[in-house]
Amino acid sequence: MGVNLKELAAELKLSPSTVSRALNDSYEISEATKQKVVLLAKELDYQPNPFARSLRENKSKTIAVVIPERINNYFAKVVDGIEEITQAHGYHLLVYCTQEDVEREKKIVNLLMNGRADAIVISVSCQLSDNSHLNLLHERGFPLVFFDRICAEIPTTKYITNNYESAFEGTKHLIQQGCKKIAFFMLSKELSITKERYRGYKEALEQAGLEIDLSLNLTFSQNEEQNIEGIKELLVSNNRPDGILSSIGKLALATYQAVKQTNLSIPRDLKIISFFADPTIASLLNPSLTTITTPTYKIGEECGKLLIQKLTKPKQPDLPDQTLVIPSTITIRSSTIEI
Amino acid sequence: MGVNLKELAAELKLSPSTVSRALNDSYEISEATKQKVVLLAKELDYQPNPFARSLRENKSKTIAVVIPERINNYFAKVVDGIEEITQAHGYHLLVYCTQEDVEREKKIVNLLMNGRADAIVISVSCQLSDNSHLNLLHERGFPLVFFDRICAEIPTTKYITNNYESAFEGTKHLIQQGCKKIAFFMLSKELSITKERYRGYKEALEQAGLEIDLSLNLTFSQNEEQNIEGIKELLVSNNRPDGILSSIGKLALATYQAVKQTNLSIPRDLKIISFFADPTIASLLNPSLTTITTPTYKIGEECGKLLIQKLTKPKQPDLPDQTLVIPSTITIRSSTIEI
DNA sequence: AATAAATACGGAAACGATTTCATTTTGTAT
DNA sequence: ATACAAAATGAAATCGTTTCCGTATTTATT
Repeated sequence: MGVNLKELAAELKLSPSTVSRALNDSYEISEATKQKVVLLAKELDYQPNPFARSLRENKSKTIAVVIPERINNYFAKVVDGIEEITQAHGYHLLVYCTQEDVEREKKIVNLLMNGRADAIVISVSCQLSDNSHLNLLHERGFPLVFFDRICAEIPTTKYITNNYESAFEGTKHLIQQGCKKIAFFMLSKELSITKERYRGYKEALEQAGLEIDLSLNLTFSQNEEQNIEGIKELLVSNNRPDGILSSIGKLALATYQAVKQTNLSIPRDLKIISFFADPTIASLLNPSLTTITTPTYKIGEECGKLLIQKLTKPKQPDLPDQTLVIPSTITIRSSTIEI
Repeated sequence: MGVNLKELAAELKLSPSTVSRALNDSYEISEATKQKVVLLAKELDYQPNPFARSLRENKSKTIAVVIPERINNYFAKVVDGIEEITQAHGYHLLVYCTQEDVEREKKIVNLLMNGRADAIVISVSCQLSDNSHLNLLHERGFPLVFFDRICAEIPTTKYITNNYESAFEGTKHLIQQGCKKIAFFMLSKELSITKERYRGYKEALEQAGLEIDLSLNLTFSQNEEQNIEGIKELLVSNNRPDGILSSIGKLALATYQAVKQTNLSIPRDLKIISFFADPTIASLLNPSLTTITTPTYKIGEECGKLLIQKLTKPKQPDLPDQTLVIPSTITIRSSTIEI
């Protein structure tokens, strides 16, 4: 397509090595030739071949981001944050979506073993049970950063929110609003966030002297229709909860849909609080939804900063085994407040 | 990191050329050696270096996707569709978000001139006025596909929805519901979709013998607060519309927020229909929102299929100058129906 | 049986950059 | 003017593939 280094050198009657050094602003090259080289490079719109460079330098200037869902403001914002930071340093983002499918996640991670990316930022699929693929990657020294849905066993850096405290406070809020039978909605028991949020939920109930009714702890699937149906059944059963802590935003939406099919009313018959990414939507729902919102853009930025640090500085140590917490905020809206 | 071709060859006491051919299933290699090679390659987990391959073959197995917003189900679904198709053929996706910033778009497109990707799929920023960067790319023979927000002047393949008809039908629906003063909300007059949708809106009004009041044709910005404020002002003014066709989903949400700050009621005082990506949200809004919804996943799939065709088959012609239309569907909900 | 053709493989160039090492040129001190 | 250091440039190796070209061995043809 464009001109390459050899052609540029020929045009200038210089050797490729000199031209390369001139463009990389090497001290070995005189100012005079540097100027000449840079000028002609601009004029001919010289663009270094990224693959030649990657091959030689053994780095790709690319970061892989693996998320479970793209149609989800939570993850979209994280990626925005990562891009904001890394793009400024000349990095490119390969974005992969697993669609919550662990087989797909494995395939993608294996694909990344070959060095196509310099690092991976990942939030694992909710189906994840064995993490050997990620372990292997990490053991090979591949920079790996987790966010939100992490693998606790893999000793690297993880960014999460204060899941336990948020769930605890959220549950406490429901209790304060008079709820006695509080349900917990989740996607998968295996997920790191589920475990922590469930712990917060449980301890808040215990502290208030409320019993934990396991039949109110429901695991849902990827099938929206089925989830709505399941929630509806719960709501018309004898064992109807009067409060819900939803650990995933879309389960709150499913609840709203289910409630529409009953003659129950939020917050009169049922109060609900949910982990939720989009404040605009939360405030426009009817009734507006009380939410626990994570600063996801910030999480993305932090992931980006960490990786830039690791990848651009010479001789950096491995990413430390640490779990960094970025707290969420609870916004009380109408779905938990009696009118 | 892993083992390379030369080491693999040494282990097998074969030349690198033979091993390469064996792995690529060349007819020149005997079945016996092929098997031996493949076996050891599996055993040692040989992964070909993608950059060496890209350098040699002059293709990257990578497609760049450029979208204006990531926190937007419309674009997220398109990318999902593209990924679904292209991943199955071994392609990777570099996803860039311009944040509706044309300068950023230019930088990204220029970055892609160096061959890092084999093709670009793009929906342009709403700020776009001059498209020289995209033109240059196309003139250099770079495969370029537009979707949704296109550059009509650039002779390549574009995927859009039936913007004119949808807007026409949507406006007609408002008229049928008794609206006399119908506003048109848009992000930018320059956008291809705006022009078409506006044409549909205008002709529907003309056909009904309604006057076009330019003070009801409003252009909004990226600033949410400001948009809500602007809409609120319109709604409390003497010139209040009784119907709105919103050409962008988030302007419908802004309208809902603005209405909450007035004592107007949808659909009693104001009916609204909007181009909108997410049916779940539309049905959960209060009142539920009448929408024009584009099959965006399908658009993504079509983009993917076209590019796979172009990139994987030998000796393919340039992408034809054609505009392919995938029709939207109107779903009537409560925001346009008097109770 | 001699020659042609097919089969199976190896050697080396090529892709386009960076970098080590070698060499020439310039500058400075004696 | 000479010697020696410093500055500026060039030649060639290198990264890991693929592929063109060449060659030895086997198989087919007359």
